[in-house]
Amino acid sequence: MSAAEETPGGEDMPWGEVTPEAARRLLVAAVEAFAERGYHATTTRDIAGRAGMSPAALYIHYKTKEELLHRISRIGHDKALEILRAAADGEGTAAERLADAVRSFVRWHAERHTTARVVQYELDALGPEHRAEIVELRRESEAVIRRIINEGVAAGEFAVSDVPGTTVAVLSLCIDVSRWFNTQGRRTADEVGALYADLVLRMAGAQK
Amino acid sequence: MSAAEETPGGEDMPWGEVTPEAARRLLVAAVEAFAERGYHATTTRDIAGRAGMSPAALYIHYKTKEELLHRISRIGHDKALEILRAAADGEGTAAERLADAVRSFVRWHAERHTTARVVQYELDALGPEHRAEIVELRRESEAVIRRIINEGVAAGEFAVSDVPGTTVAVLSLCIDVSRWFNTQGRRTADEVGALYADLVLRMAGAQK
DNA sequence: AACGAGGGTGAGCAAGCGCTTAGATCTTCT
DNA sequence: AGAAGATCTAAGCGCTTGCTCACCCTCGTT
Repeated sequence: MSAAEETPGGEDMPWGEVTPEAARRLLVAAVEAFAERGYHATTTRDIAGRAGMSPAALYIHYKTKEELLHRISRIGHDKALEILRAAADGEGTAAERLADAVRSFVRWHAERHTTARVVQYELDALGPEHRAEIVELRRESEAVIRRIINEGVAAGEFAVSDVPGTTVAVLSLCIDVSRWFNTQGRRTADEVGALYADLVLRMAGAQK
Repeated sequence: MSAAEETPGGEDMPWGEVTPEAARRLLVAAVEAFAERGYHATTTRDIAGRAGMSPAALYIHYKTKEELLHRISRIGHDKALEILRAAADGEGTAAERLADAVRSFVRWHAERHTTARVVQYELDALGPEHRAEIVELRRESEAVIRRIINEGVAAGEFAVSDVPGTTVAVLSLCIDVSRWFNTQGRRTADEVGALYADLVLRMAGAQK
């Protein structure tokens, strides 16, 4: 194990798990480019250029441009699911856990909206088998939220007539944050997270 | 005025305002292609092929591929804004008008989700001046919703602490329907519209 | 019958695309 | 010291892209 595989500044930095440093630089460059222009409008020359490398260097670390997108999408979805599960498996009432899940999920989509935009909106650019893998992760995310809502209804905390429909709406609301949020806007990620947690509790009919 | 400018089957058919029939066929083909694959992944050959024409025919009716996207985006935004205004300027309490606006806005995004997907998610593919024109239309849509919510708060019908934030959330929720809705899903456009109208009233803190 | 105008086509141009290859350079291990 | 392997580059291949151009039809008008 070489020293290059360790992350010097901490172990949960954004793309710390991408191990050769050049591969990480390329991946970060790709995230920026995909978020700005979209996958299809981004050229491999642009990605390599942003990473300060020649176009050919990309193909030492990634087989294709699509593999680069897949890596980004996979890591991003893993992180998003981890965030949801942490909140869902925590302590407290269903209302507290739902608010927690929405707050942290929204905060991630706002703070890391560049990544989230790629992760959430470039799904169709993936090849069929990679796409299927990611779709499965999304189904799991949906299941996490649905479970909390179901538990809240069972406990009499929530008044929801259509649980699957409300689940879709909650996730949809959170995900779309990455589309409109921008860092120099008038709202911080924390503020949006707090507002959305409140709105979602209202949607679930939670009593104050 | 030639007979070709009249719409034989009715006057508010989907793309009735696009006047030479060949231009309309090309535009409809472009909407389908853009919605399926995205603007940048769609080739002019593909559009022309779907319309049953040669690649060169496209350039008789449209200067560039981007102009085609602009026409689609412009007409779509005009329609969306018209729908919102019709509900906002209607009769009834603020709650009734908000529910009406959300119901019809969501129904449009669900029924015409192919168009809506292009209209809502391909904005960045437009050139700077066309983009600015469309962004202005969106600001007007936002103003319509914000006005209803403000009126509801003033009338004591709603309990909303952050009006601009809630406005963004409501619009965001509606727009995102076009991303996940599909026609052979288990929900009809009407059902989603009704569910979302209810959810939005809850977000606004409207009393039953 | 001749005409001009506009919608349509087949062929193709210049540019840019994803990706490959041959070789230079640097690092690591014996 | 020297071989082996990993990393990166310059050059460029084959292909596709958005778009153009010379030409052909099909018209309503004269």
